[in-house]
Amino acid sequence: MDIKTVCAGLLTFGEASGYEIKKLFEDGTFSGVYDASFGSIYPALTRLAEEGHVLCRAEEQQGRPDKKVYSLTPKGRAHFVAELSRGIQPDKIRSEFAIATIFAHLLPRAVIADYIDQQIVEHRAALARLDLAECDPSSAMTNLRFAIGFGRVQLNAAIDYLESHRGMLEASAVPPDDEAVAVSGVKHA
Amino acid sequence: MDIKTVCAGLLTFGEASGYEIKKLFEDGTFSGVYDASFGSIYPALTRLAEEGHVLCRAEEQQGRPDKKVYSLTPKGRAHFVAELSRGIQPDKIRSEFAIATIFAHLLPRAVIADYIDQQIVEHRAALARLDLAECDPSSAMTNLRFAIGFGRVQLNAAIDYLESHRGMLEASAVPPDDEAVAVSGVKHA
DNA sequence: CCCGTCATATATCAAACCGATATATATCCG
DNA sequence: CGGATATATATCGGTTTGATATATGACGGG
Repeated sequence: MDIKTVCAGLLTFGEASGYEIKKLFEDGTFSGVYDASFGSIYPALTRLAEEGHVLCRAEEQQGRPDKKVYSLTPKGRAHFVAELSRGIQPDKIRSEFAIATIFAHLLPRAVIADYIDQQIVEHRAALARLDLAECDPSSAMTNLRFAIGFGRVQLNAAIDYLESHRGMLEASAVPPDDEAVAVSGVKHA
Repeated sequence: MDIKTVCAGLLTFGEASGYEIKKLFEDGTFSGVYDASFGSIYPALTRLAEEGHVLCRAEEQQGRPDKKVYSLTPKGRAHFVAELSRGIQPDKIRSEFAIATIFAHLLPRAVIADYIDQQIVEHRAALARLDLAECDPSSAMTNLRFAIGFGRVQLNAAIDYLESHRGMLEASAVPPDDEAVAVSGVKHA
C-alpha cells in the first residue's frame, strides 16, 4: 500500500490539506501506526488529483500561502476500499531502541539508561495521544475504539517490561570505569 | 542510523555474507526489529569495505557464486559503537493491519476476519522465532534475553487483545449483504 | 524591543532505500 | 521430469526520506 492510498484513506474522514495530513500522521488517527514526510505527501496529493481521486480547492489566507484543501471523490473512495480489500503487507518495524538493547554489552551504562528513559517517555506520550484520540467525537466508532485499545495494550506491555526489567539491561552494559574496553575489545592491564 | 551501521553491528557477532545478513533480518537476531533488502545490503557492505570498516574474503563454492564473507575491523567496531552511542531515533512503525482496523467500517466482514487471522498467524510465527533465538547459545547474554523478553510481552499482548476483542472489529465491518454501500456510500432502496 | 523559536503552509531535490528482476546451480518433492 | 525452494550476488527503476527554501505571524526571554 503506497502513500497515495493512505492519504486517500485519511480523506474518507473529511477534507484536509497536505499540512493537516502530516499532522494526522504525527499526532492524530495514524500516530504510532504510519508516517510520511512532506516530500511524499505533496506529490501524492498532486497525483491523486490528476487521477480524479480527489478534488482540490484553494483557500485564501492572509500572510501564509494558499491552503490547498483536498476532498475525496466517490471514485477515489471506491478505489481506496478496493485497494485496502486487496490484501495487506505484514507490519514493518524499525526500532533503533531494540538494536541498542541487542548491543547493550558494547555501550556505556549511562547511554543505555538514557535510551530506556527516552523510550519510556515516548511510549507514555503515545499513550497520551491515544487518550486524546478517545475523547474525539469520531471515536464513537467501535473500530476506532478497537484500534485505540490495541495500541494501548502493546504500549502498556512495553512500558511495564521496561520498568520491571531495566536492571537486566543496565547490568549487561559497560561499567563507567571500563569504557575503552568496549571500543578496542582489549582490556589494558 | 543507516543500514551500513546496522550491518556493521551484526558483524560484531562474527563474520557473515550479505545473504546471511539478510537472513538475520528475516529469521535471526533482528527479526521483528529491523529489515533491509538486498538492494541496500550489498551496496552497504561494498561501502563499508571501501571505508576500511570491514574486510572481505571470497570463499570459493562449487555451483554457486563465490561467497563474500565480511568481517568487522577494529576501526569498524569502534565506529559502530560511536554511532550507536550518539543517539537513537524513535521507533518507526508501518502497520497496514492497523490501517485496516481504522477503516474496518468500509471493509467487508470476511476481509476483516481474514486480516485478523493473518495478523495472529504472523505474531505467532514471530513468537516461535523468539523461542528459537532463546535456544541459540549466543542468547546466554543477559541483554539478548532482555530483548527476547521485550518482544515476547508485546507480541503476547497483541495476540491476547486480538483474540478477546476481535468481535468488536468484526461487528463494525460491512455485513456481507451490504457491500455495495461501503463503496458507493449510498444505500439503494 | 529584538531575536530566536515555533507554528502555519507549500514545494523541491539529492541521497537513501525498496522491490523486482536477472543469473546460475543444487536439492527436494511429487 | 518439472516445479518449488534454497543458496548467492548484483543491478536498477521508482518511491520515500530528510533537509532545505520561502514567507509570515505569534510568543516569550534577555
